[in-house]
Amino acid sequence: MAQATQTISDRIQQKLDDLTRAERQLALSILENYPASGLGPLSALAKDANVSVPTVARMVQKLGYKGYPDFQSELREELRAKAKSPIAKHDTWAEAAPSEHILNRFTDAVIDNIRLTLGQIDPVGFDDACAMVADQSRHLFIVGGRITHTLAEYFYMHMQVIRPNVTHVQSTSNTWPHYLLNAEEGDVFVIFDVRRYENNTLKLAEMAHARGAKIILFTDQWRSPVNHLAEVSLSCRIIVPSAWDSATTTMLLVETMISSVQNLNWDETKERMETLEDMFDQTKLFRKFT
Amino acid sequence: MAQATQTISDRIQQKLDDLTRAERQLALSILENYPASGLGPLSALAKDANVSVPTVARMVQKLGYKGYPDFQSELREELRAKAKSPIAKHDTWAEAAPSEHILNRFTDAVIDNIRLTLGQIDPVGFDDACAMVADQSRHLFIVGGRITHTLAEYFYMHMQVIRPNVTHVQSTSNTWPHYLLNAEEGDVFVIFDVRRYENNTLKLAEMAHARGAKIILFTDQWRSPVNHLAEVSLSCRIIVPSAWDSATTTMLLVETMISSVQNLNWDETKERMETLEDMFDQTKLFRKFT
DNA sequence: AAATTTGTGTAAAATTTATAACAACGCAAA
DNA sequence: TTTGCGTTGTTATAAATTTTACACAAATTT
Repeated sequence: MAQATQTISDRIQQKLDDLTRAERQLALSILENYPASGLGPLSALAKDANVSVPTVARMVQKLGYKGYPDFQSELREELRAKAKSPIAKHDTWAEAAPSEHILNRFTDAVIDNIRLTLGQIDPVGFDDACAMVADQSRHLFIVGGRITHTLAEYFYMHMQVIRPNVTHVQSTSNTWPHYLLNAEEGDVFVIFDVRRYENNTLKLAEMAHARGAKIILFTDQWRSPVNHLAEVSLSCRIIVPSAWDSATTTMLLVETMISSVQNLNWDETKERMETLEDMFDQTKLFRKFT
Repeated sequence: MAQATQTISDRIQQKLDDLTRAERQLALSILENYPASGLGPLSALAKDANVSVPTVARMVQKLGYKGYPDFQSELREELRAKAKSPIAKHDTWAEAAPSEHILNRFTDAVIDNIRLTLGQIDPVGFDDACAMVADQSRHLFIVGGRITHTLAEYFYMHMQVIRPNVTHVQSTSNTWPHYLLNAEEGDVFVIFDVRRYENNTLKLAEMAHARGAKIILFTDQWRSPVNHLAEVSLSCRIIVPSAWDSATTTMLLVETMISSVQNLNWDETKERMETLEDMFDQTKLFRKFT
């Protein structure tokens, strides 16, 4: 077989399915910061992965090495080869693919989007938005459009667990005016609107604004017209080498907001989350953290 | 703390003049294939440089390390830092916020997730998956679970435009067995399953597999049990500083696949998209984009 | 040229590290 | 519920590695 072309990382990946739970946990820990962690003492590796010392010894033997020192020796050999190879540039994300592969080009673009988006974000505005969303005395409406309704729903799904009084509204639906009847002054609308901006969404925003509700807007770099009505606008760069726009950066901000809001009313949410943890335990696929 | 910006390699070169003959001989040997040789046992290093064992021990102490293990540990730490690509080295993404702000912490974690996910991906498998999804002679089923159904829907929405014969199935729904009646050998199932893995999804996958369908799986780093039935498995790291898991990396891969599939049958899609544009223009749902 | 300092290697001690044997635990099937 | 198998962790043993102590050689100084 082509031993030379296969890295130890590949080998671990390949055998991942044959490993037991603890061994897989260890394997993933090794891959986490490869190859540094594998070059340390066995005991440190075991501690890092939260497994026992013999588990490490057993796994490396399962992978086909005579023992841990043998494993380390091969790891060093690989490092030597990598350092010597003329193309030691790791400026690609998917190292196994050429830099012009769509995986690398797309990821490059997304990272760029993230950097530019985060670079111009106003943390104070963001925190304000989170505080508003976390405020349980305000009813929370979440509004998505034709494309963005998946993001809206993702956000809604989490908010539903974190706090009460949340409503998901699809601006494309013709039932949304009904929801507005319930909106009161001080309520919060989280609105998603990216190009091409939807008339329905704008109308909805105008009416919500007229009723004295606060608007938090997730939009793109060109900014939806809703922008003018919004308390806080979060504009994300969405350009990728594709016929479509990217929602990844927006997703990042959404998830960050979820995390932040979760922390803000942790006391209330704690109980609900613990129930969720119990459900994890029931699957027995994961290890309990002590 | 004052993190030393200089590498150990720099440190050795800097002190090169203060070293004795044997020590210099050793130092140069270390630099010869750095850092691999320094990560092996002390005795091997000594033999390599043709110096005695204590010379090594003495030199590392002269360099300011407590002992050889300490030296190695720093070497590994350096390797860890180096592994993170230059782009990922940002300590603050939102420059206006402190590094411990959730915006920066969360983004850091997501970038790490992306880096590790892409680093382990098999481009050939990915391309195969794209080709299967693009193949219009196969019916395409898209399956999402309780949490992942938003991702599934996002994917579905785009596929619907790109090609015919696409069906969105929610594994949590009790109507999915009906869909399977239409599944034929060679059809393609794109399945989303992240922890905690859903029994419904697994059963669906088993039945689809039994009918001779190909399965493409989006899962997490621990891999859903569906993994064993899948033609191609794409496992994404989902760990973030939050009570929830992150779907951002998965979103990235989904969008990359959309882009790739789009390219593969651009000729057919072009027409469909133009038709869609016309329809939207007529409904005046969107604002004119100037 | 003798003495002293400095550098280097050999050998033994001490510590760390890896492996092997064993016991407990959890899970699955009967 | 019980039985049995596979997995995991604890303890003990063996091996290796690193450190220390010491002696010799070389270079420098007096």
